[in-house]
Amino acid sequence: MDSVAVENYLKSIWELGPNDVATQDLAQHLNVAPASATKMLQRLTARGLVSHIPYKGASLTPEGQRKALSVVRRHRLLETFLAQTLDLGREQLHDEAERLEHALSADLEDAIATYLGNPTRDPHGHPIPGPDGQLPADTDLLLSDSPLNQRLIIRQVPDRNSEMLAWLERNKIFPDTQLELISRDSFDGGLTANLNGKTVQIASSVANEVYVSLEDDS
Amino acid sequence: MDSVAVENYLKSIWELGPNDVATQDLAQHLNVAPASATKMLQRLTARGLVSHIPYKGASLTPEGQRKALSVVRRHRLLETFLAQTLDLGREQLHDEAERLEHALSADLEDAIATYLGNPTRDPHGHPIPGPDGQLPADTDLLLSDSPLNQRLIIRQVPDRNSEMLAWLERNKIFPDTQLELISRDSFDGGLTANLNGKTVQIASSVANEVYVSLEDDS
DNA sequence: ATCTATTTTTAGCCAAGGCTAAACTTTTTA
DNA sequence: TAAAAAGTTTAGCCTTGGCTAAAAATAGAT
Repeated sequence: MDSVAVENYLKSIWELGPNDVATQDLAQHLNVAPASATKMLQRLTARGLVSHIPYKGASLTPEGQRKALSVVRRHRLLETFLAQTLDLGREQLHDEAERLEHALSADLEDAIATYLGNPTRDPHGHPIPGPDGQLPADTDLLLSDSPLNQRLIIRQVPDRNSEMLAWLERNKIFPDTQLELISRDSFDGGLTANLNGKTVQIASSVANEVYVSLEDDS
Repeated sequence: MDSVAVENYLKSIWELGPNDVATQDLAQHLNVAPASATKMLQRLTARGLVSHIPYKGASLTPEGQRKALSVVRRHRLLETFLAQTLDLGREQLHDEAERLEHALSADLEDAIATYLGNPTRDPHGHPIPGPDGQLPADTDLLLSDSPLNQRLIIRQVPDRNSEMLAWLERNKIFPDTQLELISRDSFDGGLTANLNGKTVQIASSVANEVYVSLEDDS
């Protein structure tokens, strides 16, 4: 069994990947000192889960990737399960799932997936990897890169930035919401959008974390 | 925050308590070497959670007891929650809760308790400590000590012995079942009971783990 | 192309929580 | 009541996963 620390390193490398993940970025993401990350990368490389080229960067081996996606699957299933049964807010979900994901047995994972009807998206719209470690193809478009004057449907919002998530909630921007971009500030990338008749300003930092699709082809 | 190991030691001492818990019993309960238990008892004593008198035994301080009951509360709430939402069998519940209990935040604990309507018993019939660390008074009678020829209602079955639990399930002995004792073997304490018309032999090892009440005064 | 700033790694330290082997108490038995 | 057995603690070791400070490598600026 992998320790909580190992699972978190693998998940973080996956989130920052896929290639040449920098020691410093990884350390920051995990809230540890860079030297700690280096040491763990060496251990994970020795275990065949990571390939780390000194001074260059780290990436997951197929085995490491499989394990990382398993953690992500558990995380997203838990978020979906907690949202459904306990009716928690989208902002609370992440932190709770973050802790529980490491304590979920394969049996319970299966039971939850079955109970939920094998969902393919979590409440933030993130795709849920399959039990085999396959990630469904994701064709969603970054809101920053989306065309103006066209019906868009929100697909994914961030899960770890709870201030941003709270702002999005307040403005009723979450998966399945419709919106249309009206203009884009050519300088800072800020967007003006129409949301159910209301006009909203969306900062580029936000637009860089939100994904949409053009059609309702869930 | 207490580590998983610390929480497990406190819970085990509580389960084996209340007084003079032997190092060996504790070690066995936790599947560690006696020397490891001694060392941990010293650390817990230094932290004010346990009072350990060398060569005599260990017991919980009020602070340690509070923490132990908090773990027990989380465990039993989780068992109840999993039984209710996922419809898991009574035998699976314990192991799952055993892992998850250490990863449950106070917020999620509250949310689950509220969702369940603040239950006072888990699916095995064990009383659930309150959020303040109070254990409801438990007047249930050990089946081994119960009178013959009287309507009894099963109140509590064990949760960690899954073979015994499976036997009880097979014989339809679980909380709220009615039964009546017909005779008691004066030598080995084995019981003969009437369960909905069927006659069942109950070994004394089982009868020592099952609690009943005389009236239906839940 | 060289010097400087940044990033990364190494070296050495620490605490938690395991283990075994040996020493010491306590209890039991003869 | 003394010797043996059982239980407990101490001593010393190990791994994991952190840390800081110093050394080394890479990238950027002049």
